[in-house]
Amino acid sequence: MKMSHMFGNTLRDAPADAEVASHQLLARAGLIRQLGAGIYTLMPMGWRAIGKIEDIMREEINAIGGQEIYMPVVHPADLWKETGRWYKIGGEMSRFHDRKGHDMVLAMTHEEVVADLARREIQSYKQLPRLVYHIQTKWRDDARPRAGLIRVREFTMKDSYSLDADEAGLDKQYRAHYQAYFNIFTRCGVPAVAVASDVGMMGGSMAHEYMYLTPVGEDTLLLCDKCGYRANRQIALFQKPQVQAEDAGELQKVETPNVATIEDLAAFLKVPKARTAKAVFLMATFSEGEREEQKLVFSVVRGDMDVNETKLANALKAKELRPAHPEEIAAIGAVAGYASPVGQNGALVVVDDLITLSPNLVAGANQEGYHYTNVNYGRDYQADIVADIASAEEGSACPKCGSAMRTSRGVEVGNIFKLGTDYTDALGATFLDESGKEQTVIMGSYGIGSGRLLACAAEENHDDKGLIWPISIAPYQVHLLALRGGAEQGEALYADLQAAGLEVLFDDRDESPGIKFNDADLIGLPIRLTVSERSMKEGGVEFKLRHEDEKRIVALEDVVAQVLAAKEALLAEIAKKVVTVPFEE
RNA sequence: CGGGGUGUAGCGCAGCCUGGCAGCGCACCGCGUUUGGGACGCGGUGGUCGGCGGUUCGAAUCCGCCCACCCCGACCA
Repeated sequence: MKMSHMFGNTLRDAPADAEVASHQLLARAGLIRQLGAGIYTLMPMGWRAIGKIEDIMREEINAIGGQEIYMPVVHPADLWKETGRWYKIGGEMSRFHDRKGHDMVLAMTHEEVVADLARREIQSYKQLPRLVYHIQTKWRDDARPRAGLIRVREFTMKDSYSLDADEAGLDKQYRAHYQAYFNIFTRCGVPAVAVASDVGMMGGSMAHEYMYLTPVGEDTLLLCDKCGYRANRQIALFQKPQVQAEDAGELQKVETPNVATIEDLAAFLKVPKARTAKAVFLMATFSEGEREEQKLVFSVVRGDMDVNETKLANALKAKELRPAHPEEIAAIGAVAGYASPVGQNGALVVVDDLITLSPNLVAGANQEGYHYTNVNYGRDYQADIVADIASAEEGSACPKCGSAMRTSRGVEVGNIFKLGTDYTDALGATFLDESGKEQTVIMGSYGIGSGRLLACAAEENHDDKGLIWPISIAPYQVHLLALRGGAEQGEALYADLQAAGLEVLFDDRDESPGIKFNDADLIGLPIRLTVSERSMKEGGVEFKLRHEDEKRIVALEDVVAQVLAAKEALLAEIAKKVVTVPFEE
């Protein structure tokens, strides 16, 4: 590609609303342009890089038996009603009517379509296992898109779906993806770790998220450096602190004026926060088919901990949780700031399991300005549900080995789910096994967003001057600059390099050297060649790798061979990093 | 959805408080000089000042409503 012909420009200044490096650099280098919140155009070089990423995904998924198909982006809503997700999923899914008035949805994922295909196509165990995938547009009307391509509303995703006759088959395909995904991220220059995760709206029995660890990430992870335990905070387990057994004291009401927070309360009564109970009111939405029901939830954790809403929602099997409004709290007669589990009715009471072991806590008295001391679970109140609903945090004890965990931020670059028969049961996707018995097809689903992966690759591979593409996903492999007196050799070299099968961006513009060098650094192609009167006098063409400082002169007749060798060496370096990762649940 | 912020040329910004010709830098076009790390001179092009309404002789500027975008949170992959 000649830069004099390329659509789009580099920018000297990043758009003011771009804050993270990948967003700024992808915009400045001319790879992406924003159309709306979470909606981006991929410009020629951005689209090429995406193409490279998607080709890597194809290679890896084909290698584990995947067959590429293409499923529609518009679905009849009936399918989603059959699995129930039409009712379960909120505003994130966009719905509309076709001209006949039928409910339609914009695809946010494709489990329904695959399960539908399975019920139509699969009749016999002889047709299993199968693995299908596609690379296609998803629309998720996210409440808060952010950080350029990291979190968007429209994006392309590689999603694969495994179909199996039994659990063992699912496990095999799941593990195949587990490794294939590491291969993909490594080959794209993005280091990732797999963590146990919440199954969320997908449902199913097991899930891993692949996280690229970076401060710009929005997920919080808990990591144990000692034994390797890793989990998204949403579900991270931890060993609750040991509690000394005590005889239950007498329940007493004490005056505590103007202490509505745990901090104030602990300070006022001079007790550690761990000796208090924290009440958090949330409004839960439950859905059953088309019916929806809201219930106020009174959740209780120890004062030194926070309620984990994901754990709580899972314990409740609730569709949605949100903080309760003051009037909703008042409606059951609770007093905010002094709310008490004692004598509570009208709300669903969910208590963290640690609370049941912790004697003589301080809790609200449900009266403005008063608390109870010596509150004991069992004696003074009962819960509707006792479960682990507390959030792990920096320093929490690892659930496996007990050592202190640390937290890190991360971006989810991929996820894998064991879905089981949630979808195939709902749609009646069955087959006959060897004994002629009807069985339900078992599914798994596996996704990677290509644009987010591109952004993470940019986030990981850049310096203060610009991007530094891994050659595997670089829009072009070679950036050829023709400076003064080098136009003729440049043209010839451009032709020769391309004839040798290399992907070349040729800066043939009538610009000053400074602009060309700076643009080359900004765009960040791995191999840079500069040809000019000066380089010719020095014996040929200047050769430089983007990630190294060293420059050298290569004789004109050796350039193609040297570039080919450099390309192979760079590819080999990446290939060397692709290693087998032990499977961890 | 809650909190905060920003909308003025393709990009970055000033002007707004105190109403009176819509500006600056970069980019872009022409001519000339330059040419290995974001050159210089001269001359140009480009604007419903986010939108609608109001106040006023007069609104980018004051008032009201709306919209869009960004950040934090809620939420989500």
